[in-house]
Amino acid sequence: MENENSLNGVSAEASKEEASRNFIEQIIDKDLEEGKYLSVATRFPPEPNGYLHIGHAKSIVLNSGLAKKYGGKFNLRFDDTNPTKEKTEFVESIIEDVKWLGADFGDKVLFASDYFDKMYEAAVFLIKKGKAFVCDLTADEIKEYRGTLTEPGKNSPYRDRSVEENLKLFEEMKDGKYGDGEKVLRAKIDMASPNMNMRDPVIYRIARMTHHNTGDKWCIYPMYDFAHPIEDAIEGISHSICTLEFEDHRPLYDWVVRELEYERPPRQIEFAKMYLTNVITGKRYIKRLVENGTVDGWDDPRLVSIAALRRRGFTPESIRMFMELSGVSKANSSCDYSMLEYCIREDLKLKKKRVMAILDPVRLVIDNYPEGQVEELDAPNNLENEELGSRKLPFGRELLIERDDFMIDPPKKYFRLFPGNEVRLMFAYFVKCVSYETDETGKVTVVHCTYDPETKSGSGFEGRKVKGTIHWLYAPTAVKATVKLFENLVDEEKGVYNEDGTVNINPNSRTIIDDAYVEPALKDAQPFESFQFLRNGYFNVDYKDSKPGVPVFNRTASLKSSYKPQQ
RNA sequence: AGGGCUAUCGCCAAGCGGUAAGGCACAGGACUUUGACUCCUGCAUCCGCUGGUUCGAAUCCAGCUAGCCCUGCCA
Repeated sequence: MENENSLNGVSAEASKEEASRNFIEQIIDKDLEEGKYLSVATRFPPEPNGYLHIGHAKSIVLNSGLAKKYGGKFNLRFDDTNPTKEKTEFVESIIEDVKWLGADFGDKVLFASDYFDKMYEAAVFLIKKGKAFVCDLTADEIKEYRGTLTEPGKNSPYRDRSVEENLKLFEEMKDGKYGDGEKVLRAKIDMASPNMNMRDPVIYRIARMTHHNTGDKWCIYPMYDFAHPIEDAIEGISHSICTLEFEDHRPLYDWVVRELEYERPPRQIEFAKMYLTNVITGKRYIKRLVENGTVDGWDDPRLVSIAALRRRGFTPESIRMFMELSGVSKANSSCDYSMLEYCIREDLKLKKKRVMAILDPVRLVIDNYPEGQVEELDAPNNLENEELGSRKLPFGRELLIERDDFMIDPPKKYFRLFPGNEVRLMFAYFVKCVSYETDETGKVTVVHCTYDPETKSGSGFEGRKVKGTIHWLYAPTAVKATVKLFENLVDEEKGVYNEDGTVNINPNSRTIIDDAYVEPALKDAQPFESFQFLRNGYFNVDYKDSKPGVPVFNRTASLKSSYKPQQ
C-alpha cells in the first residue's frame, strides 16, 4: 500500500508523517472534526522591514505546507501597519524568497494596508459598543498608568468619555486635527489584568508618515494587536500560526475577534522559532558586518538569509527537507548545522553531475606515456544516476592532482600516492609512483609515475586491485577557476556573542583559492549551476562574482569523510 | 518576584496510564572507480528534581528547580 520507493529522506519522512502528527496538525484535525472550521487557511505575514532568513523559512514552509496538506489556501500577506519601518525594497525581496522556497500563495500578494478602511470601521464599531476610547495621555503617562508586572495599572482619566465624544475625537484623529502622539485610541479591557497586553492596549496611533502602499491617505495607523486578528478574519484564515512570544497576546487576539463579532473567528496557535546553532540572524549584527566589510553583503554565502543560502547553493528542496526533519514544537530549540548540510547533500546527490576539480594542484607526469599523445576517456557524470549521461575527458602525459593525494612519507593507512604505491586515476588507468621532485624548500613540484595500459577504466581489468582512487585533470586543457571554501562565520569555540554585544568572527570563515583547476567544460558553467566536485564537495557557480567564461565556485557543502590523518 | 509557556540521548523530536519511535551527529563493520553513497551494528533500564495516586506513570496529582517570553503610541 505504502509507497515503498523512497529515494530520499523526505518521502520516507512524509509517510511517517501519517502516523505522527505535530501538535498543530493535531489541533487542526480536531477543529475540522468538530466542524469548527470547514477548511484550512493559513498565512505568512511578514512585516516588510528586512530580508528573510532561515528562521522565516520555517514559518513559510510550515504554513504553506499545512495548507497544501489539508487542501486549503495559503496567503502571503505583508503586515505593513507601521510605515516608519517598512520599505518596498523588502516587499520585493520577500516575494522573491517566498516564491523561491516554492510556497504557493496563489499569485496574489496581500497587504494589511489594503484593509485600513475596514480596520477604521472596526474601530468605530468598538467605540460604539463602548469598548474603545480616545485617550489624551502622553506615551509616558500611559506607561505610568499601566502599572508593572507585579502591580495593577490604573484607569486613564479619559476612559469614561461618552461614545459620542469618542466618535468625534477619533474622526478628528483620522482627519489630522491632532499632532503625532497627541491622542491614541485604546481598547477598554482591564487595567488590573495580570496580562499587560490586556491593560487597555493602544489600538490606533497618529503617525504622519508616507506609507509605502497608501501614501499620505492616512495619518492614523492600527497597532499589530488590533490589526492582525482583523487581517486574519477578513481573509478567512482558520489557523493563524505565529511564534511563542505572541502567546500572551492571544487573549487580546481573541478579545478583538469576539468584540468584532466575526462568525468563524480565526484561531491563533503559537510554535517555537527554529534556530540554527552558531549562526547570526539579528539584523543589527548583520548590518554591522556588512558595513565593516566582514561579509560581502546581505547575501554573503556565509550568512543564512534566504538570499545567502540560495547564493551558496542550497536548494528550496533542501530547505524544505530541513524543516520537515527538524519538526515543530513549543520547546525553544536550536538545530545543528549538520542537519542542514545533510539535507543539501541528500538533495544534490543524485541530481548533479560529478566532475573533477583540483583545488591545490601538483603536477603528475606519467613517464611511460607517449609524449604528445592525448586520448579521450569516457566518464559517467553520476555513477548512481545514469540519466545524467557521460562526458569525454582528455588524458595525457601531464596531469594535475590534488597536493594531499601524494605524500613522500605517508602514515599508516594512507592509501593514496606515495613512492612505490599504485592508485587508480578515476575513469583512467592505474599509476604507480616511481619518483618525485622537490624545490629548494622541500615542497613537492612533480610526481613521477608509470601507468599500466591494461588497467584502462572500463576495460574490465581484474588482474589486481588498488586501495586508492584519486581524481585528476589533464594539465594542458585544465581551466583555471576561483573557488571559495567556507567555514562557519562564527567562531564556534567562543560562541556567537560577546558581553559587549559584538560577535565572534571565525578568521578562517572564507578561503579564496584563485588557482584551482576544473574540467574544460566547466568554463561555461552558468550562475547557480551546481556540481559535485569529486571528493571535494558540492559547488555552486556564484552569480555575483562569476563572469562569462570565468566561473567562481562556492562550496555549498563538503562531502563527509571518515579519513583521519594519523600522526 | 504578577502572568504565560517549556523541560524526553550531544542536537532535533515522537510519546496522550501498559512498561522509551525516528532523524541528525557519533562509533564500529561490509561494500566501493569519490576514505563519498549504500548496507549492517551500536548509541536514554531511563524521561528536570522530590514526593504521591495506581497492579502499573515520561504520561495523572502536589511541591520544587531551570530556561524562554511579557511593563513599544514595534511586529
